[in-house]
Amino acid sequence: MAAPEKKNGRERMLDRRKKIREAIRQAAIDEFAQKGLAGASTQSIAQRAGLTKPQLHYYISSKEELYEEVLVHINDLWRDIFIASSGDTKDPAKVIRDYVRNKLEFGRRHPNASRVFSNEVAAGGHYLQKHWHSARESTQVAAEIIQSWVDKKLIKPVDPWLFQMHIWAVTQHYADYEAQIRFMLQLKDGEEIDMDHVVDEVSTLFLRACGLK
Amino acid sequence: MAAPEKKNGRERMLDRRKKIREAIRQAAIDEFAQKGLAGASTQSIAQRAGLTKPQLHYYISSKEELYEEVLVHINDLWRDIFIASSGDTKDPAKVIRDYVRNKLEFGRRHPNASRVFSNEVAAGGHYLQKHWHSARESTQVAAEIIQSWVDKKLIKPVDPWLFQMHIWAVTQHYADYEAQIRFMLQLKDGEEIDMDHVVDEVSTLFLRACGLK
DNA sequence: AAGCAATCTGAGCAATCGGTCAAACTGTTT
DNA sequence: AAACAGTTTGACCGATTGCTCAGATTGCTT
Repeated sequence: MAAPEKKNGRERMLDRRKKIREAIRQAAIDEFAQKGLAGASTQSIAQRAGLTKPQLHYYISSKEELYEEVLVHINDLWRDIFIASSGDTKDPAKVIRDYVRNKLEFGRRHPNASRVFSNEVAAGGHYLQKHWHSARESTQVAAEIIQSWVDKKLIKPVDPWLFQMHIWAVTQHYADYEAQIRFMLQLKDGEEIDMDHVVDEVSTLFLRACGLK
Repeated sequence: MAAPEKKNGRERMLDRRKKIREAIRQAAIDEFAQKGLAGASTQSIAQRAGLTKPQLHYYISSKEELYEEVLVHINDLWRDIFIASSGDTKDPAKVIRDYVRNKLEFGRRHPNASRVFSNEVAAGGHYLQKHWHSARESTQVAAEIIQSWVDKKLIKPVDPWLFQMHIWAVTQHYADYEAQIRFMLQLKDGEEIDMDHVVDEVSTLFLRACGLK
């Protein structure tokens, strides 16, 4: 007996707490994505998470801190799909294609998180500055890789920083401006965006831009 | 006598009213750019415009209507660029280069307007839908021009809609995400972005992408 | 069953929200 | 000087904001 799958009280409590915190984070992401930091209300966040307002304030210390926590969480999610994360860097075309696909997929999977992050950056990124050093590292590595491709004449010369940013800009666009895309492509209400086509077109854009296609 | 430069009372009054309305619009753009529609307060807009809150409400009927008016105004500003860009369409490279430069310059000149517009589009563009038909026309024309270039084999084949949108995405990025750009390029506080270099790099990106460079 | 910490709740805080209103005040026309 | 439309003002509305707190309730441990 004494089955180990039978959790004791303390464990169950911590489990529950974790779930609630996760629900709060998700609710906050949705709310912040729609209303921004200033426009978001704790009332509404609580409601989305299935809590009362005082209950929410039992778990968080303030709206701003919740916002910051959310940003850090999103930042963590992102780190995994930076250019530098791809293993083999010998084949530029593969690296670029993979990065484009991963980033587009991420945007599709986490549209609200994507939007919160963008809005924060657009607003000046003041709440992120403490954590940007990690992002800096990733982009530094990526820039060095790109520069090495240029040096080895594997690709046409490009500004490694701007090149990265341009990929970021285009892929991010698909995550954040669905309304514009649907409008441009004249999609009906039920219709879905043909992401395979988009991945193709965006990959081709950047591959041609450095002479790989 | 009766010098015509001496305005009568009615004219002076209308002049004054116009100036105030303009101040309100500018104040609203700044506020909406920083806080979004939900986060913006009429109190704060009034302050920025040098007015009291009831005074502001004497000139506008509601926050939402002011927001809509601002969007229409920005939309109008934009149309001028589109029109100004399209001169001779015989030379794809020139058209693309000019458009990129104009769009980047516009973003530099009207960063807050640019941001308000982006935020609205990102939020779903509900307040813009009534006016999007005009934008649709512009993009339709542009798509036809691009397609004709492809047909005449002046450029490599591209999706004319996505190609437009990619240019929009990258140029818009420079307007809306200055914080990220400054961070990526490691600019000090006083330092300015080298826009000539950016124009070069972005133009090259899209020229190569359609085989023009 | 008693004890205890973790959690939840309704009531309520001062501050701000968008917006209104009557009354006072302007400058211009008669 | 009287009349007037156009404008400004302070006081104020009900609703909502972020947030607090004392006390009730819960679930686990002893």
